[in-house]
Amino acid sequence: MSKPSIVKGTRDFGPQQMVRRNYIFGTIRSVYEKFGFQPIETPAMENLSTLMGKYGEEGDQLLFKILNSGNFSEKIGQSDVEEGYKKLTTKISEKGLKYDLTVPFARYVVMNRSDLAMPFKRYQIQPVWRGDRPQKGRYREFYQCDADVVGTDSLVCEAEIVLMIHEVMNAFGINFSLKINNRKILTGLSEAIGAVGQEGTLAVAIDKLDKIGKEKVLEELAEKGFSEDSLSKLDPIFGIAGTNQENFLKLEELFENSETGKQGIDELKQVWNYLSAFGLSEENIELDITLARGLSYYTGAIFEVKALGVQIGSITGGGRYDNLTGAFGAPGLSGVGISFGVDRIYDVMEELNIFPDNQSVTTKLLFCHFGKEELNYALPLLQMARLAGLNSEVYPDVSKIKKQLDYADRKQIPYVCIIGSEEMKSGKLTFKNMSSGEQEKLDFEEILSKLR
RNA sequence: CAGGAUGUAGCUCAGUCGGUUAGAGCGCUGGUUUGUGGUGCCGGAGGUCGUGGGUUCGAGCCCCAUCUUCCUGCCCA
Repeated sequence: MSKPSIVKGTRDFGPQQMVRRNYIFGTIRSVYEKFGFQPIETPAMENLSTLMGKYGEEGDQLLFKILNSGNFSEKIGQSDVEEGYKKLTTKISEKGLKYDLTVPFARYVVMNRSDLAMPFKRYQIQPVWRGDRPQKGRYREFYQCDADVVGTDSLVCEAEIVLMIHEVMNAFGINFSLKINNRKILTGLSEAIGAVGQEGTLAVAIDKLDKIGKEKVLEELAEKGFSEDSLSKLDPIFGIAGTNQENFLKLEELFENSETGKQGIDELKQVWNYLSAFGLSEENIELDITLARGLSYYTGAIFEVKALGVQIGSITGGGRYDNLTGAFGAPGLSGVGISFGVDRIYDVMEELNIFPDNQSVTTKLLFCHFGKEELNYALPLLQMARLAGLNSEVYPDVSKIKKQLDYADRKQIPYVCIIGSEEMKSGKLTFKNMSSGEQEKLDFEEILSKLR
């Protein structure tokens, strides 16, 4: 008796939504393919050993774990229960829903590397699951559209990713800001201010710069144990707000004594060089040294795209990870990739009202009829229409013509063919245009040629 | 996980100070020439007011708990 409901943070998609979602998927897919990426898929679930420890502690907590089948309680005793849920979890669950597409991809690469042409460029469009608390633009099941290249550390890949982002966003008509940073710059920063190994804390704090301001950031860092000296050295970076070129210069000064930092700068400059070779103007690309991103596996470039004019999280993100496959026993494979968040792109386009009009998947021609005989008469014609490649259907029940036309109307079927005793006798069918209301008597051949 | 809102018909929402039989619009359904939809007119169905307790002569309204959804933070796509 209870009303049906749907799992928190998940959604159903109706026909109209699916048309739009497929449009988004299709656009992204065609751009990926244009850049030489090939599709793969991986299972919805992975072994927990594959997933755990790849996303940081917080990520581990957001993993959906799958209870072992059968009698999962067989092997646990009172002592296991007392040890707490974390240890217990490992005894009753060994699989989980995938949290992103990158880690399963890394697993795939390691398992198949002898068959892959390196560098391997793959794209992957699949749902992922996170046990997050839902809010605007955040769902527990959502699609990612990933494209990654592994087996090369060429910065051409980074540049091509930037190109693909532009192409996709322009196709959708979304105004966006694209921010780029490099993990090595963050590391260099911590070295430059004499807080080696603290780049994580540092990144988290300066990430909040535009939200809480310089004073609060310094306060937070002081609390976390950064010395006065370090903080004073940090000061110049707060002044960074010029053009990308100016910022590069400032950073180079700061990184006099940091090899890693210099390397980060060099990498980014190289990306910029490639982009200009591709002829991309750099209005939409911004160096943002406060960009940190939480996923712990990034080691080089970091990307983040936000839609302008809509209050929602990032709609695309990515970066380079030098050693992801190392966790699966194949060190030395560098990879870089991005992920478009379809669900957020959908929300953005919905909010900005920029979906193309008149997109629908529907029947072109409906056969309406007055009875059993007429229905039978319609079937061969229906088959002919379909052979001609026309989306067409017959109203399957014998019922009032009013109801049948109403059905056509609701489904926005543009043309109907009405068959009654008169039509069967003469062979001239009533062909009606639903939007204009006009109708005429035509041979079926004539109808087909009209619709073609 | 923290803070703030929310829940009344299929949907969007009214519902006064706690007071009789809980309303509207849209949608649905039937009729309005038994061969014509999308605009008109007439009728009809549909609600355990999120759930569970409590206060009261009396609760949609007040109190407590719980769940849902949404928003903000953190984090992310």
